[in-house]
Amino acid sequence: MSKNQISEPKQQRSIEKKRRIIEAGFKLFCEKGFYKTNTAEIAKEAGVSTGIVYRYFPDKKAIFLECLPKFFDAFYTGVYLDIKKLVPPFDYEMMLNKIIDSLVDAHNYSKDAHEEILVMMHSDPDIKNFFDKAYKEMNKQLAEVLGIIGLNTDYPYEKMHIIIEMIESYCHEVVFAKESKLDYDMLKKILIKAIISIIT
Amino acid sequence: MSKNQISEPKQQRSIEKKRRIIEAGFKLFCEKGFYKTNTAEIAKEAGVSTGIVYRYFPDKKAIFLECLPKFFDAFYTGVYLDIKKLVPPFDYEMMLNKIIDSLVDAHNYSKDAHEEILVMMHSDPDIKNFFDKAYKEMNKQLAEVLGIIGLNTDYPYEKMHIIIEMIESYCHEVVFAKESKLDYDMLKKILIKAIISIIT
Amino acid sequence: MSKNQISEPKQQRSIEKKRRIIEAGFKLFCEKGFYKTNTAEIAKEAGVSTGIVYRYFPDKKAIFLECLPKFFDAFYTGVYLDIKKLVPPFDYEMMLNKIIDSLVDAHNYSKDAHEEILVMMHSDPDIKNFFDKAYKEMNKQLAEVLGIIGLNTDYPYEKMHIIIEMIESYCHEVVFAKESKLDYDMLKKILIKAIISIIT
Amino acid sequence: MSKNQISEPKQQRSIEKKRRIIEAGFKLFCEKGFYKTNTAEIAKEAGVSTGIVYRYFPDKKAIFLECLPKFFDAFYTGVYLDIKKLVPPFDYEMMLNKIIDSLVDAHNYSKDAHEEILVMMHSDPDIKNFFDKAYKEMNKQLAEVLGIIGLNTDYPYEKMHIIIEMIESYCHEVVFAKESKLDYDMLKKILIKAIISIIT
DNA sequence: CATGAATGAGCATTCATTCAT
DNA sequence: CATGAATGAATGCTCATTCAT
Repeated sequence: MSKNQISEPKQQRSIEKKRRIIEAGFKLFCEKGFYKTNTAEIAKEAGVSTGIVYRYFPDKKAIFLECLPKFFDAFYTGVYLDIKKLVPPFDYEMMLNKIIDSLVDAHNYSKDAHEEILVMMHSDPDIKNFFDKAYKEMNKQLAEVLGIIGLNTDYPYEKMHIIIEMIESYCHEVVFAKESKLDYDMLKKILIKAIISIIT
Repeated sequence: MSKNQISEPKQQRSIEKKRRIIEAGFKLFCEKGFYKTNTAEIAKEAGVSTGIVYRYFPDKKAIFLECLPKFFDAFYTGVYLDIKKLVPPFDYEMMLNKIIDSLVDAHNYSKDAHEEILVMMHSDPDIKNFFDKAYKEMNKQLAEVLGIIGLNTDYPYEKMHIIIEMIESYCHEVVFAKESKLDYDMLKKILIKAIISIIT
Repeated sequence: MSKNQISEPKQQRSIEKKRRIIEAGFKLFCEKGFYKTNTAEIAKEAGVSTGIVYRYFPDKKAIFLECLPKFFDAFYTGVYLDIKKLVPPFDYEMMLNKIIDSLVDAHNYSKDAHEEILVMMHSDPDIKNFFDKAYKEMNKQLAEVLGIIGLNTDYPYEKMHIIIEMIESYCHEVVFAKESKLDYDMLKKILIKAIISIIT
Repeated sequence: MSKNQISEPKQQRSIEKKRRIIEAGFKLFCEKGFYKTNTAEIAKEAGVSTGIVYRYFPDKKAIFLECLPKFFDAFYTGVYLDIKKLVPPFDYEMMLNKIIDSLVDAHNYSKDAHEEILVMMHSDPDIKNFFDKAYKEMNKQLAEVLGIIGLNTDYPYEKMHIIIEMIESYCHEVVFAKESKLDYDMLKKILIKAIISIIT
C-alpha cells in the first residue's frame, strides 16, 4: 500500500546493519565528500548489498542526514567532556586552554567532513535545520556554563556565540593552515585574552 | 601535437565572451554549487554554445577556478573600499561599524558560493592555493592599516587574523541565521568591543 | 578503493548477457567498423541497457578486444575443420580446392570486420598482440600438417606462411572483387599449382 | 546560387594551399588514421585556417580521397621505377630481388596509412573505386611487362595478380613482423622461386 | 579570399535507484 | 529480508562544419 518501504529496524540484526551503513557513509563522506561518494561504495564499505541500502534509507541524502549527529559530535563533543570536569576555583585561562586544545583534536579527527557539511547546510534545508538545532542546543548549554562558573553576565547567548565562533575559527586555522606564517601559540594567547575580556 | 587548444583571448569579442562564461558560472555555482551545475547550463546562461566553453576553458573545474577572484572579492572587497576612506581622528567604533555593515552586504550578495568554496578548498589544491594566497595578502594589507591608523601593536598579523575571522563569523551568522534568537545589534556591539580590546 | 567494478560473470545469466553484448558488438563492428559503432547501439542490439555494458566491459575497446577471437575464427576456422577430415591417399589439388572454398565462405561471412581489424592492429598494441599470437599458433599447426600428410619439407613455417598469405589474398580478391575482370577459376588453378610447387 | 562553393583553384597561391592541405592530411592520416585525425589539426599542420579547408574540400573525407594517389604511389611506385631499368638478358631472380627490396622500402615509408586504407576501401565506395582502378591499371602495365621480357604466357593478368599479392604479403610481413620467428631471407627465396614457377 | 570563433549534435561513461530472483 | 544485476537519464567533452567579420 504505502510507497514508503523504509523500515525502522527493530531487529538487532537490522539495527546493526543500518549502523554499519551510516558508519561507512560517514567514513567515505569524510574522505571524499558527498558527491564523490557513491552508494555502491558505501554498501561495499558497509559489507552489504547495494539494494539493502534502500531498505533503510529512501535515498543517498538520507544516509548523509543520519551522519549529521556524528559530524556534530566530531566537531564539538570535546567541549562538553572537558567542561563537565571543571571545578572551582576557576582559572579561566587554563580552562580555555584545555577546551581549545581538545577542540583542535576533534577537528583534526574529521577534517574534510567539516567543510563538506557547510556547503550542504546551504543547499539543503534538512541539513541546515539539523545543525541549527544542534548548535542552538550546544550554545544554550554552554551559555549556562557561564552562570555555573560564577559569571552571571548580560547577553550570555550572544557572548557565547561569539566565543564559540572564535574558537572554531582558531581550530580551523590550526587544522587547515589557512595562513602558515602565523604564530599559533601567540594566536591562542590573544584569543584567550579576548575571550576573557568578553566574559568578565 | 599540442592538445591544448585553449586560447587566451586577446580580441575584445573573445574577452567579453569568456567574461560572460565566468559570470554565468559564478552565478550558477553560487545558486546551486559546483556539482549541481552542468556545463550546458553555464553555456546557456552565458548565451553561448556548449562547445565554445571548451575553447576558453580546458574543463569545468577551470571555469570554477576563474571564478575564485570573484568569490574572494565578493566576500572581502567591501573592507578595502571603506578603509580607504578613513581619516583621522579615528573613531574605532564607528569605523568597525561601517566595515562590518559593508561586509554583511557583501555576504548577502553571494551567500551560497561562500560555503561551496570551503569544501572545494579541501578537495582541490588549486582552489586552496588561490584562497590561501589571496587571504594572506588581504591579512597583510589590513594588518598594515593598524599601523596607519596609529595602532603600532605587537603581532599585528595574528591580531588581524582573529579580527577578520570574528567579523567573518558575525557576517555568517547574520546572513545564514544559524541561530535566529540572537540579538544581532547586541552581537555587533559585543563584537566591536572585543575587537577594540584586542587592538588597544 | 578499487575502481574496477568489472565482474567476470560466473552465473549463467550473466555469461549469456556478456555473450550477447559481444555478439552484438561483433555484428555491428563488422557492419560499420569500430568508430561508427556506438555503445548505445551495441546495447540496443544486445537487448540490454547501456549501463549494463559497463558492468561487463571497462570500455568500448574492451568489447572489441573480446570480439577478436570471433574475427579470427571467422577468417580461419574453416581450414582446421577441413584439414581434420583429410585421409590418405592425399590428392593435393582436391584438398586445396576444398580448403580454399571453405575459406572463401568464411571471408564472405564477415567481410568488413576483416579489414577494420587490420587498421586497429596497428593503432592498438593489444589487438596486434592478439592477432600475432593467434596467427603464429595457426601457422604452427598448419605447418605440422605438412608433415602429417607426408610432406617432410625444409622450412615448413616459411612455406606455410607464404601459402596462407596466397590463399588469404585469393579470398580477398574473390570477396572484395578488387579486380572484377579476372577469371576466378583460372586464378584458383594457378594458385593451387603454385602452392603445390612450393610444398613438393 | 550553387550550393557547391568548392572551388577548383586556378591561382598558383590556391593550388599551393590545397597541396599543403593534402600533404598535411596525408601525413596525419598516416600517423594516426582517419578517425583520430581532426580537421583542425590538418589545417594547423598545413598552416592554414580551419575554414579555408572547406573552401577546397566539401568535407573531411574529400581530403582523404585526394590523398589516395599519394598512398597508392607510396605503396607501388617503386616497382615501376625499377622495372623501367630492366634490360635483357633477364635474370629473373635478380630482377625479382630488386623489385621486392624496393617495395619493402616503399612499405616502410608509410606503414600505417597502408592498413587504414584497407578499412576505408570497404566502408567507402569512392575509396574502393579509386583503388580498384589504380590497381587494375598497375596490374595491366605489369602484365604487359611479362610480354616485354619475353614471357608470352596465358592468363597474364591472373598470374600477375597472384604475383603482386605474394610480394605485397611479403612486404607486409617484413614491415609489420606478423611473425617474428620467420627467416626472411629464406622466405624471399621461396617466394621468388614460386613466382618464377608461375611465370615460366 | 581568409580567418578562427561559434555551433550543436553526438558519444562514452557514471550512478542513483529499482526489481527479479 | 537480501542480493546485485539491470536500468536509463544525465553529463562532460569532442569535433565536423558553418559563418560573421
